[in-house]
Amino acid sequence: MFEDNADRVLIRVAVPLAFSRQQIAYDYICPAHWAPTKGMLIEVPVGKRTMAGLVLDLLDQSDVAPDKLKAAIRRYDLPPMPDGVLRFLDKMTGWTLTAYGSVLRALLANGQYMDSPAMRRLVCLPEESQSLIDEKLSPARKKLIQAMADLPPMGQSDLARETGASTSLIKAMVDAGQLSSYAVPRQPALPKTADMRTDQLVLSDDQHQVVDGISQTLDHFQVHLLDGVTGSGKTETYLDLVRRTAQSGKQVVILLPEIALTDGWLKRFQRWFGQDPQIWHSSVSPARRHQIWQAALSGVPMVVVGARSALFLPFAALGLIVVDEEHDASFKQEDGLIYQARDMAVLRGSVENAPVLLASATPSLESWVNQKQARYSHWQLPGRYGAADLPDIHLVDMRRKKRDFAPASPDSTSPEIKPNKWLSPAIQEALADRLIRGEQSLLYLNRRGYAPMAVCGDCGARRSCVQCDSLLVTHRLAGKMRCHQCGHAEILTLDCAACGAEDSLQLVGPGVERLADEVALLFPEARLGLMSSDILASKEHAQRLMGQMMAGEIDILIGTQLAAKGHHFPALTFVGVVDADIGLFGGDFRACERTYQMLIQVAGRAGRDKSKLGVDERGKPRRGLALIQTSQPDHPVLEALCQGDRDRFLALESQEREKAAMPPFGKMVALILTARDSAKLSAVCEALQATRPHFEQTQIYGPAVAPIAMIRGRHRVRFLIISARAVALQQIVSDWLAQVKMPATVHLTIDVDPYHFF
DNA sequence: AGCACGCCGACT
DNA sequence: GTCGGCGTGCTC
Repeated sequence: MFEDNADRVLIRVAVPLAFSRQQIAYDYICPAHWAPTKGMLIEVPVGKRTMAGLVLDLLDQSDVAPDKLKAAIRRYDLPPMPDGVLRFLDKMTGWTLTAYGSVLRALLANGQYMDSPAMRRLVCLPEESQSLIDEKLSPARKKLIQAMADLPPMGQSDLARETGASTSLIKAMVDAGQLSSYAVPRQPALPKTADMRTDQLVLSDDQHQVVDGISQTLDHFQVHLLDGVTGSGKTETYLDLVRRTAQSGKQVVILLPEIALTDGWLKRFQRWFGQDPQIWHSSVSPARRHQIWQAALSGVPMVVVGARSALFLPFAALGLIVVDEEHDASFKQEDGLIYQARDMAVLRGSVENAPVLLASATPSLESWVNQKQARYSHWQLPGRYGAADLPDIHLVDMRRKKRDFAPASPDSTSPEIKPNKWLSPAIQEALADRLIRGEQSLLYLNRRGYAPMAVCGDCGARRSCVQCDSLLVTHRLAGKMRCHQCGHAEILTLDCAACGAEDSLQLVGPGVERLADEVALLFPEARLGLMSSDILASKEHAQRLMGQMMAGEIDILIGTQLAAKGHHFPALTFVGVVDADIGLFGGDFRACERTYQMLIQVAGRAGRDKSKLGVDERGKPRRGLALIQTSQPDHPVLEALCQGDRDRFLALESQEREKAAMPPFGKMVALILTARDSAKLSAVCEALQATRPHFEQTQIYGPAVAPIAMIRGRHRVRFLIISARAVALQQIVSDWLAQVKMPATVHLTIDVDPYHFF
């Protein structure tokens, strides 16, 4: 067909478009002298646009009609994507059941880093400038040459500003050879890992033992769980392994939860190694990211630290992956590409044959079970603070105490808020005690805003979102009522939208804002800090609050979440968990685990610093205190926590999961279908029902109307598929879906190993 | 995902 | 009469 075009070849190219789970590539023709190979990056036309594509194959012939075949536009001057990256692409696509093009898009970063990094031309004096002075030159030119004698090379416009010469004169002199110019990258070069300082990092014997053990296996894939409380030196331990790997000429990537990539972490790296790592982050300049991306693909030895997205860098010589705070739920990406970065890190390690290090003080149940079943090796760093140094943890039984408080029924919204409402006398007493002693307290309540519900006292209608089925949360500080589902916000009003009654809405239940009001009423003299994910949108805010906490400028910190992991609050001696029931008994099987992680992270923070706190009246070292308000004081999880017995908790909880065949003992896939048109949605559900597969050890639940049945004006329905661990669940699901054709108006999201169940 | 084509309501 | 709403289909 192309016999008269012997210099052209057919190639199959994957394009970063997310439109199909099936078709992953298009065919193109390209000049033979490009010598296309698998993995080569080229630019291709797709419809009206052009984009970066990935050569998957060389073809002898194509099924596509010849007149439809388009020519590739150009090849990028880059090394081909390494095999490890291609395998990662395949495996991740298969695991997450997302379109190949979606994962490819993450990997190609919209093609924005493919061309050569922008260069800057610097102007300087030529070697023979001395002899030029004697030549016949205009006064302006001689003046410029003299002025440049004391100046470093610089860009044309900078030079013009410094010397008063015009840019046209400079340009003319460069053209005439009277000045030299050369190109430099716009960013300073990446530091060479070979120059990492090695003398600063001094390890303890325990740390040495772990480093020695793990470094036996640094040349192949193996997952290591590095387990140790805050302060046990986990970071230093893995950093030493990072250094060894980097200095051997390999690349290293360290994944951290966004919130943990603080100045503190970077300063530690800088202190030990005398240089900075490559930071991969949305706030890093595009020019620098460009440089890092290309260096990764070129196999330049480097240490990259970043959030989830750093996992998609095209490393050609990956030697080690570290996931710090591996239990952190923020590694689960929920929007756009849905994946669990910790699991994908393990996947990437396996296809690159590189070791993976998971570090945490509160390991995820998944990692814990993998370690128990010897899939992961387990390294424990004894803490400077043993179990005996954990705070005293006590439960406050809210059932008996209930009558001491106002009932949890609708209450007045008038400005006077009755104190003694959400906080038990025990917590109040503890707070008062810390205030007297000048120590700090933390109150934890995982509910943003002022009140989670607004009910009309006249007609009983609850204020809910116009485009979702969820309740509007009152945010008094912002003067808004917000839908936490879709972000829809209305001006705060107490008039009922349903019956029109004025000032009739009653606010039910506490959020952190309301809790802060109560604390302010109880302790008007206390300095309060409010740490809520919606108030603290920016990392800077969170860090400022942490700074105030460290400096002792806050007496009582009230928060929905624990920002700034790894901070030591020397004067923090009391933690109150306002409602442990919220986390424990939802429909979410991971809720217990999150409660345990939060409590241990918080507990590890209370009364840690013995030097400052000294001893109590009886000469005993003062211990921190944690009080947990619950209506389920017999719950084994809470019992295990009270005993400060982390391992027993993990054992109990994994038994529970195994009994219930829940992850990590079972596999789970959620299908979420949404559509504006409910009839179309039902039609798809019926088609899915009709083709529903039947396999051993596999159950399909649904279609259920999702608990929040409508979001942003779209109807939602969900299927949940649960199977035993050994079942090839992804295969079953993709075979099933292949039988049902989706109308364009029905949107399907597949969440493998879902974390959210609303 | 974009982008165009195409078929029905309110307007310069 | 048209402008423009978004449902539908296509991209080598």
